Amino acid sequence: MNMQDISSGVALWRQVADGIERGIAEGRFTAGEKLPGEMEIAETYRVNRHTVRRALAALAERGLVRAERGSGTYVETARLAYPLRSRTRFSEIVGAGGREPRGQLIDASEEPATRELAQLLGLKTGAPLARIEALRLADRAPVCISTTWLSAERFPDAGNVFASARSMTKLLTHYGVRDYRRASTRITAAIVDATDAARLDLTLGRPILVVDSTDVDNDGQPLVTKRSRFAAERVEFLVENV
Amino acid sequence: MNMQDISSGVALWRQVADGIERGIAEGRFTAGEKLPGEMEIAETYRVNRHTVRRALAALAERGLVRAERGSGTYVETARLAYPLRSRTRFSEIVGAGGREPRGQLIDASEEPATRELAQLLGLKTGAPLARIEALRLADRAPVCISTTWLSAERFPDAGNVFASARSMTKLLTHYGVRDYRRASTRITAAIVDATDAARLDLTLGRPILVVDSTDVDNDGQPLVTKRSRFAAERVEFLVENV
DNA sequence: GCAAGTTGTCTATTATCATAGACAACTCGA
DNA sequence: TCGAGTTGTCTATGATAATAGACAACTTGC
Repeated sequence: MNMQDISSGVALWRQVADGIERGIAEGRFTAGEKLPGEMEIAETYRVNRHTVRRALAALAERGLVRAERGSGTYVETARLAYPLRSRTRFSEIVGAGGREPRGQLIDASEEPATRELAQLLGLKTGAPLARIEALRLADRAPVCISTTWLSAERFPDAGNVFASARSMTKLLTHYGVRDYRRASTRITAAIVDATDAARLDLTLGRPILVVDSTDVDNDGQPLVTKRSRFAAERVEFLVENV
Repeated sequence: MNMQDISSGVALWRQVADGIERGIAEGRFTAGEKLPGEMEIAETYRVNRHTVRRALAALAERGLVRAERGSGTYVETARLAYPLRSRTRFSEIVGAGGREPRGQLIDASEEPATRELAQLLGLKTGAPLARIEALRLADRAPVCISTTWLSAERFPDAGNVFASARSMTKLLTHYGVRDYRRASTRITAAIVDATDAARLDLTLGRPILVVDSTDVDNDGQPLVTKRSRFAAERVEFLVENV
């Protein structure tokens, strides 16, 4: 095979879409802002206008931009402002931003508590834990993946309950937990791994925010502990002094 | 446009090539080792054999693998063993590995010395510096990009000299520097940025090794200072105790 | 109202991607 | 020497990507 003419293997429209998305992620285009016209984008990337339309269609499909006929194409997504306080509820935070929160079960299983998890949950090492892996979205945009651990004895069949409730708050309500609060939150950053990248619709190498948190009931009894991985470009944490 | 049928925008052969390359980078296939047959790879990725051949051709073009008719396809590249010692010459190190060193000027310009650069080079802040951006390859594989700064007064027209010499050693010889040695080396790691990724033929998000180094002449006088970004998967540094 | 500029939709053409099958050319071990 | 297994090359076909042009539908500002 003559390799002179080999291409990059990445479709042009995808390169354009990635470029625009990076522009949004890096803040060159902000929420509500009008993108350059299709013709102008086409000139910038030196591609046909139809190729640009394909790129924009892909972005619109994911809810990142919205086209208005006769007017222009606008950046749809603001970074989700995510306040960190003692009463932190994903669904409430997303809803407050006028967006529709969604939860989606990826996987549920049982596993014995490691020493670390046991300590966080106030259980003994080796105690049976339910492990729930869930994807959380705002409108159609994946925001974070969380791995949640909770006592399998106190919350039997938690995986199936979450699968139908699609919300950690509702799951806890199902077991009679009327209220709970955030006891601890720890934030770090990392590079997304391949699995999470696919689920969060991120390209490899993008940064993620890793949040380890534990929720307790009103008596201070640990209920659940989580490790959440947020698409850094779609969220900003607001630390509020309580 | 119906977005039901939108593809990933990344060609199948590219996905296969990336997969195999990752296998090499992560050590699942080591240098000299025979890859699975084209049919077997095709089954693994569930694609046509011709698609696999396209992927292998792309890898062969970059010198990562070598096909032997009737026998198999073999991993060609070992990681470049890069010893760090006081006499560190890219061309010598690559040549010692039986590979052909190449240098390629990307950009040359002049800029005033920042405080930091001035200190490294023993100059005053604001002194005119030549800034040379170069790509270095072993055979056809890009190994590193270095940004080199040196005094524009002591080395006038350094950019053009490098462009024809294609080697920092030859450039220095041109100005009468008979010998030089590495005075300091500092190594860190990072994620490749978009510009370097394209030049190093890396996918975004891959790790790079960042090496800041300063070379001095036999009198200990600083000559050049560099920041080199190595494709982490193509090189391994060997620190030698002197 | 109108003109300029925008997105939406249609047809058409060419190049590339991916699959499929067949067979040649070659290597290697039994 | 032979046969199994490998890569190399050819033809062929359908799907997808990308370009090109034209015009409709719509928004905005003058």
